Amino acid sequence: MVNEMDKIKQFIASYIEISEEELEGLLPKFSIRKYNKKAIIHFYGEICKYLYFVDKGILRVFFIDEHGDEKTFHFALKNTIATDYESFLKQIPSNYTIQVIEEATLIQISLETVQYIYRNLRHGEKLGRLLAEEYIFIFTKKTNAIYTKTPMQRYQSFKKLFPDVFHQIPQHYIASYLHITPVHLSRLISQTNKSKKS
Amino acid sequence: MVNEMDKIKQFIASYIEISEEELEGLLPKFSIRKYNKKAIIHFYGEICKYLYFVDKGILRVFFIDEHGDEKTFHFALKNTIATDYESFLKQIPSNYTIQVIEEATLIQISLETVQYIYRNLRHGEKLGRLLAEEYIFIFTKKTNAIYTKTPMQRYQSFKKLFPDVFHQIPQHYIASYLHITPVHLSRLISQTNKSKKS
DNA sequence: AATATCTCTTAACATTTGTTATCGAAGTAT
DNA sequence: ATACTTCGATAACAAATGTTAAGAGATATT
Repeated sequence: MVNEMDKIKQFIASYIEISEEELEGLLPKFSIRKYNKKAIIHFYGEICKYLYFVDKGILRVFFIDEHGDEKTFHFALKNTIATDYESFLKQIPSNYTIQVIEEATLIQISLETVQYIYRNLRHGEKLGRLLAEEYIFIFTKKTNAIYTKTPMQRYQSFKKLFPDVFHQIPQHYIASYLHITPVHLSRLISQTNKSKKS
Repeated sequence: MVNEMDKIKQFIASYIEISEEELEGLLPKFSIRKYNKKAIIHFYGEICKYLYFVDKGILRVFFIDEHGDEKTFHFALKNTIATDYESFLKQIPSNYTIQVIEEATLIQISLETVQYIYRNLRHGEKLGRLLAEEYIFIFTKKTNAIYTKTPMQRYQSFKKLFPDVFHQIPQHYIASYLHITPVHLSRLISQTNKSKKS
């Protein structure tokens, strides 16, 4: 317990100045939960109740398209946050589902707590702004990659960006993240391996 | 002049409470500029100096891929803001170029002014947070569309979303925005027209 | 242990999308 | 006005990606 709280303390302190008193008021509002592999922590159709800070493990955010296929939108790794921002902030039903891929320890942060942060921390609004901005940077890069890169290039960058993750995640999740079919991803991988040998 | 300032006043007031005194301190910091069609207001490689509020006209944000082709990343319409968020906020060189497509009146906001907003407006940080969050909503939808939709579906939604804009913008800009070639967009359009007649 | 289910690979084939080239129309500059 | 670009439509062809199906391993379930 202490351990997880230390980590989120550090996480917050890396964005804003925060006093011990402020932390004392805030930390008890966080709840820590452990989830097993494959657990679904948020269902589409429901309002996204929490902002999740990933202390340990990997989450997958996906949605279901009109053919019923799951499309992975995002992988949330250690020390990052995951949520359906719009559903969570506006309290509207979400189109996304969030699932645990690797046994995870999460810190759940409710909207009330987020609002508490905005109202009661000296730099609460700033924390919200900085986190939102960082999210923008990540997603701009991601969108940009889809525009600029071929599937092969996207596959290569994914491998570089998430070297260890690559072997922990079912391959077809990665395929949908890269916006290609599992069959085609398999083809790209075998192409890569062939050219390595020659 | 007064007119444009009124509009940005309303724009800000739609996000946060702001007093007359605060506005009096802030508005003089904004500068208004008119640009002709095709004017380039920010070059890639340079630091993005301003956050632009579009009072009138249309902007196009694009980048140049490895083959030298321009890829349109975003169209900024009336009453929205445009910038390379990361370049502007971190003061690092930008990969994007911003061009005027339809004769535009812009309010230029420097980073100093943004920082002035954060430091001196009672709800300055909140304004920054809300704008960043809105940006996230827009871009999440956009990214989502690229994942879920076929080029034909994306073309159809684009037409619905920007009905008037559609005929004002050169078609090949739209093609790169939709992530297809101009030739293919032309094909999709003619397919649509054929099926309408039958 | 046996069975069922899921995952990845591979192949053959279908479809979509990209590429190149040509033409005419419209816009821009001289 | 005249020439020069740019733009969009179209066609023929090429390449990339999707689809379907079959089989082999792995994993989970009974």
